This record gives sequence, C-alpha cells and structure tokens, in this order.
Amino acid sequence: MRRTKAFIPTCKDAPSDAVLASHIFLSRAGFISQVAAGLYSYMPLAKKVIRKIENVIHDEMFKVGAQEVELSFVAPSDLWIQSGRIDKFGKELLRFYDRKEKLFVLGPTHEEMMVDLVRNRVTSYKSLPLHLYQIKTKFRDEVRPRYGLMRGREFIMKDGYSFHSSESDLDREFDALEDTYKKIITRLGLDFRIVEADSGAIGGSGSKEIMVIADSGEDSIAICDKCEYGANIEVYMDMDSVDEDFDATSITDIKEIKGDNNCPFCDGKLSITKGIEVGHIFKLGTTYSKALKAEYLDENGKSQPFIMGTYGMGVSRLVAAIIEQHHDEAGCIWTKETAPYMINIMISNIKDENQVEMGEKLYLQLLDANVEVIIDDRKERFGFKMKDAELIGFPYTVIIGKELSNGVVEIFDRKSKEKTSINAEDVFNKVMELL
RNA sequence: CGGGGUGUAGCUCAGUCUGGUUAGAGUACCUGGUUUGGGACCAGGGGGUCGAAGGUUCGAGUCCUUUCACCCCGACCA
Repeated sequence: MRRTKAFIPTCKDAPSDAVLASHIFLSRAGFISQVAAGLYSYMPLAKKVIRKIENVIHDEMFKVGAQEVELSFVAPSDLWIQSGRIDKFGKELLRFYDRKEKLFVLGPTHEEMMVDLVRNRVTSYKSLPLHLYQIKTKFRDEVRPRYGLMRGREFIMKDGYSFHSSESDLDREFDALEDTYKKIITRLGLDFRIVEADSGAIGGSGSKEIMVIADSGEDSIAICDKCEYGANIEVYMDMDSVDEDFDATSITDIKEIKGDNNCPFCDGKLSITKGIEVGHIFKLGTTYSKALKAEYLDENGKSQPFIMGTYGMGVSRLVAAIIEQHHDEAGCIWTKETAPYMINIMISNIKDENQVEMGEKLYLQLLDANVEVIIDDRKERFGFKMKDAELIGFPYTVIIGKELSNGVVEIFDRKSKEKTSINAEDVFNKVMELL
C-alpha cells in the first residue's frame, strides 16, 4: 500500500470525550470513527487488525475441532419468548417490528439461535459432541456505552456453543476451550489471566473469564505472582452476601484475599490489578436445551436435553485491549500478530531520487515476499512522517534518509524506539529476519 | 435508569454571562513559493442552516420555552 493512496486519516486532536488510550489513539491514528453512541465505523487499518485477530481465532478454533457457521443477525422474538430471555434481557435487547408487524430482535448473543439450528437436526448421541461457532456483529442497547471500542453497543464477538451427551464431556470441552483461549490471547501478544467468574445472568455452573491485564480495565482481579491463579474481585463481593452453605473453598479464598494475601494454591502472594474481560467461557448445562426442547436420543433410546457450553470472545474489544496494553505517549504499538502493516518504508525526502529509488525497490521486494508493507511516499518532512508512524504503531519503520548517501539505512523499532543502522544492500534480508 | 456537563468550520475550541458590523482562532484541506532527520515557513484560497423547532425583540450564536444528540460519574455486560 502506498501512503499517498491509503485512507488513513490521522489527526493531532483526539475526540474531546476520549478518555482511554485505545479510544484516543485508535481515533487519532485513523482506525475508527464514531457514528453515534456506542457505534463505530472501522476504517481500513482497523479492518485489517480485526481480520488478523479473526484469523488467529479461526485457526485455533479449527484445531480444537469447532466448526464455523453464521447465524442471522436479526432474530424472530419467538425464540426469545421460548427461552424466557425476552424479559430477562430487558431494554438491552433491541426489538422492532417488520412490515408484517412481526416482532424481531437484534442478536445480543446467540444461544437461542444456535440451539434452534441444532435441534431436530442433531438427534443422536452418536453425533455428539458438536461445537459450532461464529464471528459476528452483536448488538446490545447498553444503558451507557463508553470508552470507544471497549464498550460499544454494536460490537464483534466470537461466540461458540458446544453440545454434549454427558457432563464429563462438557468438562473436557470446557478445559479444551480454556486452553484454546490461552493460545489465542498468547498469539495476539497479550499478558492475561484466567479468572474464576460468576456465571451471571446467562445461567449455568462453571464459568471463567479471560482477562487482559491493563490499568484501565474495568474489572479488579486478584492475581498470584507465582502461579496462574486469578480471581475476579466482583465475585468475592458477591460471595460475601451468600450464606454459609456456599462452597467452603471459595469462602477460604475470600479470607485469603482479605487477609495476608497468600495465594490459596501455592506459596505466592496475591496482588490486586485491573483487567479487561475479553473472553468468557460457561458451562451452560441444559438451561437452553430444556427451554427450547432441544433433545437427542441416548444409547437407550431415551430423549435427553443437550448439555451445553458457551464460549465468547470480544473481537472488537480485543482491538482496544491490545492498545490498552501496548501503547506509549506517542501512540499505538501493535504486536506481530495484530499489526495492520508489519513494515513501514519511510522515504525521508521524497525529492531525493536515490531515496525514492531505494524505497521503491525495497517496497517491491517485500511485496513480492508477501510481507505486509506500506510505503510512506508523501511529500512531508521527516518529523511529520515519524510522528505519524509512531501514532499508527507499525512494528518496524525502514528509514531511508540522508545516510543513504553513505549506503546506510535505518530500521526503527516502534516498541523500543531504537534505530539500527544497516547497509542498504542488507536491508531486505534484515527485514525478513524481523518478521 | 438516577446525577452532572456539552452542542459554533473535518477536528480542538473561543465568542453566550452583559443581544448590535460581513461569526472567529488553531489545526486540517486546496494553490504557489521556500524548506527536508522529529508534527516547518511565507503568501493566497475554499469550507458554517452557530444541534433542531418555536417564541421575545427593530435586531438572537447570545435571552425564554420545548426538543434532540453526545459525553462524564454511579448500578449491569464480550
């Protein structure tokens, strides 16, 4: 891509109401544009990042044996009446009538739709387990959308649903998905913790959240400095109001966190930090299959409701979470798996024919090697282009500037902000090593 | 859903209290020129139903009424 042709409207000023780094930088760097409260348009850079995240998710979901589907965004309200959630969800569920005066809703999550898809199609225990997922725009008419992509009303979510014939098989799938989620978030380059969570309004038993560690997170979590243990503080608060017949080990946890901060599972110390919830996995059980009468025949020919799990991951929220965890005062710092362009070739002085020639040659070489590369061929000054590159956050910028007359170019590392001088003829190989 | 705030150029904002030329600045954009290693400079230029509707007045961005939108703080969620 040529910067002169790219639709990347960068700006010195952030929207006046932006508070979070991700909101400020994604707006300034030309990734997103607000349309209305909680509604954003994705511009080319954001679209590329989203696609990269989606690809990682698809890749890992494939490995765990899940199959991709896509359910319609608009759903007949009947299903929501059957499940009883039409009232439970309240005004967050956006509803409207079509021309025939039939009531529809915009899908905020798709348990009902997925159960409806599977029921009467999967009718035997022999077909189980089954795991279907989609990556889809969701709509929740939040009372108070805020923080840019972090809490929009319209957002992109990967949501998966598994169907089983036994609790133990659900447990197995649940653990497998926890592992898959860890792999996904690790590949995206994020520091995270899995925490025990409350199963909330969706219902069900086991529930874990995957939290990206960031100071700006909306959730307070307790994490151990030695082992993987983590817990959502909100859970503890809720547990306080629960009486004595609640799980005793959890009660112990409360004492630990409130007392000497010892980890309940090892000899490490717990500390409180902030996290962004980017994923949530639930053991749903038979809540929806019973309500919607989704059943299969077991080995004895007896009808049984599917035992289900549900697994969500906020894709658009991840875009924001990446920046919350990876930014500095100058702008975004994309990780390798998420960068919209891995390499930015910056021609310092567009009037210098040698610089242009060198830049163009490298550009074509990298394109040919299938590297995601952008060339800054604008008639701007060095400082302007550097600031712009830092704001957008390309992992590496090849600076072709005044040192070229000595046969030298530089590679600027966005994260460390260090410039490394190298011989111009070695730059292609050097860049390929970095990827 | 409570409490508070803001709507003026693409963006960030002044002007409103105390009504009175042709509604401003910075930035961004266009043209020409000078610059070219850290968001340059000079000159010229385009861009506004002052959120909307109604009212008061000789006269409304400014005062009154209504309304809409957006944002911030709290209770809920990927």
